[in-house]
Parts: sequence; structure tokens; C-alpha cells
Amino acid sequence: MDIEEGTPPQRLRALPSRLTNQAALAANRIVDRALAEAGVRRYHYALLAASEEYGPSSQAALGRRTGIDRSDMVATVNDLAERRLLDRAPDPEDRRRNIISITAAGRRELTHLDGLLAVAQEDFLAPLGAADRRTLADLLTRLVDHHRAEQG
Amino acid sequence: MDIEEGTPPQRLRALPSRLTNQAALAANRIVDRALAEAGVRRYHYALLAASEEYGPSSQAALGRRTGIDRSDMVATVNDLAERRLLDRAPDPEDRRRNIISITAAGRRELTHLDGLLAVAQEDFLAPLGAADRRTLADLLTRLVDHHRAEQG
DNA sequence: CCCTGTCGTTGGTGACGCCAACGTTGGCCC
DNA sequence: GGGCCAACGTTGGCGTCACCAACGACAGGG
Repeated sequence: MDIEEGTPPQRLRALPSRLTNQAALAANRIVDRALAEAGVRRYHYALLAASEEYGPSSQAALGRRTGIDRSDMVATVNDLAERRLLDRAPDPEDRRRNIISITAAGRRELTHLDGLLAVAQEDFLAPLGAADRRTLADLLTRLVDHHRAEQG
Repeated sequence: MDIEEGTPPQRLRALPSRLTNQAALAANRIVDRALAEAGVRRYHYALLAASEEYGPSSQAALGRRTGIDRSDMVATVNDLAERRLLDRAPDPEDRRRNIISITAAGRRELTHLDGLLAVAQEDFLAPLGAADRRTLADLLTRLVDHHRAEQG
């Protein structure tokens, strides 16, 4: 069994953290390419999805849901508000807050993006069967939950 | 079962690509913190490891092994050569190439980093037992190999 | 000898994930 | 009511990673 030209060193191949990172890189490449078709980045999708599922919320609350930093949230909301996919309005009951709501156009765009993402996931998971996909999701979920609880 | 404050939207939670990315983020945070103890970044470790395992090689060859871009390789080699962990010498047989070799100090540093990384992996994989870890590594390897073959 | 390709290098780009600081505003406790 | 602390949006910045285009130097094949 020859060592191929591009084979990483054993030290790196045996590193679960690197394996995870390489898989994430592949996933992100595929997802980013899909979202780019719609002129959108991952942050945009995450924000639209959170906005749709939790209804009108403050930027800070949406940030907590999506893991997007408050400062990055500003720019992301700017982008989507400019395209009329989100609405940003001051909260009359708490003047510190902005109330972010998804628009009808935003919902349509979200549905469209869902379609693109479904294809992307299929691409990413292509080599795995249904049972393996469930196993993978389960294992990753346990890891992510553990590290979220540990210090989030 | 209440929905916690920081719970991501179902759309995001159900996305394998995002799950993978979140796991990779957790892994990278842990690994970066560990390597930072030694004043080192992931690129540095990858390059040292490749250099040790494959012996004297050109920068381009090491780049292919590690997945580091030729342009980023320059700076990474600069860093490590400056610390005398690597040696950079022109190849007399092909004047386009530099021959990169790991030094004795580099080997010692690599051993040290291996120790730090072992702890980090244990941290990252803490919630999983031995069998689960093997399963995870297997699934991720299949994904990574697939996407490397597909277009690498 | 020309052509093609590789090599190292420079310079630049973009997304992501962060952090610090500020002024504004709310809520709480004395 | 006054004081204090916490949360909010915003600005501005940072570092890493991953990538791309272009260049001059050089090697090798036709």
C-alpha cells in the first residue's frame, strides 16, 4: 500500500480534532458554495432561521440562539434588513432593544435556502448510509452539548 | 422539556454540516489553547509533524502533505526556522526548491507538543467511550477521504 | 530552443470567531 | 429619588485559517 503524495503524516491523521476540522472544512466548502448561489453567507442563513423559528426577538437574543457575537450581529442584520428579508424596529417597551422580525420575503428566501442546503447536506454525507448518518449526528451532538455545557 | 435560552433553531440543530462545524470549533478551541501554552499554532505543529515523518522535503511537498497553501507555508517555515526548529536550505539538485529539515530542537519540541495534544484530545473526546471514539474517527475518515478524492 | 510546469515568494481577500469600549437604558436596592 | 450594576446596540479592532493571482527563477520534455 503506497503512501500517496498528499497523505498527511500519521500524527495528523490520528488526531480526532483534525479529522473533525477537515470534515468541517469539507462541509463548509459545500455549504458556502450552495449559499453563494443565493448571494448569502452562513451567518445570514442562521439569522433568518432563528428569526423565523423564534419570532420577533432582540439582536442579543438571536445572537445567543445562533452563537453569533453581538458585534457581528449588527452587520448581519444590516445586510438582511437592507434586502428587506428582516425588519429592524426599536422596542417601545425597552428602548435598549431592537426587535428583529422576518418579513414575508424573508420567509420565501428561507424556504429557498432550505432547498439549497438539503442538497448540500446530501453532498456532504454522500458516502454514509442512513444509519451511519444517525450515528454521526448522535456522536457529534454529544460532543457539542458537552462542550456547550462545560463553558458556554 | 424547556427550550433553553441558548438553544439554536431546529433548522440549525438538524444540519449535519453545522454539527460538524460546531464540533470542530470546540476541538479547535481546546487544541489552540493547548498549543498556545507552547507559543505555537496549528500550522506550526502540522509542519513539524510532516517534517519529522517524511524527512527533508521541499516546501511544496510539505504543503501537499499538510494541506497548507504554498504561500502560507512560507510564513510558517519562517517562524519555525527563526526558532531553529526547522532548517531551510537551498536544494543543490534543483535550485527552485528549498529543503526543509527538522532540527534536534524541533524533534524535542514536537515530542512536547504531542504530549499537550494528547491531553487536548482527551478533553475534546471526554464524553465518548473508546468504541464511540473509534466509530467517530471511522465516520469522519470516510467523509474526509471521500471529499479529498472527489476534488483535491 | 521553446513551452510548459513547478517552485518560492509577495501581496491580497474573505469569513469566522472573538474582545474591549462606549453611551444608552432598565431594574434593583438602599 | 439616587446609585449601582447589568444588558443592549454599536463601533472598531484582532488573529487564524483558507484561499487566489501573479511574479521571476528554474527544470525538463518536445
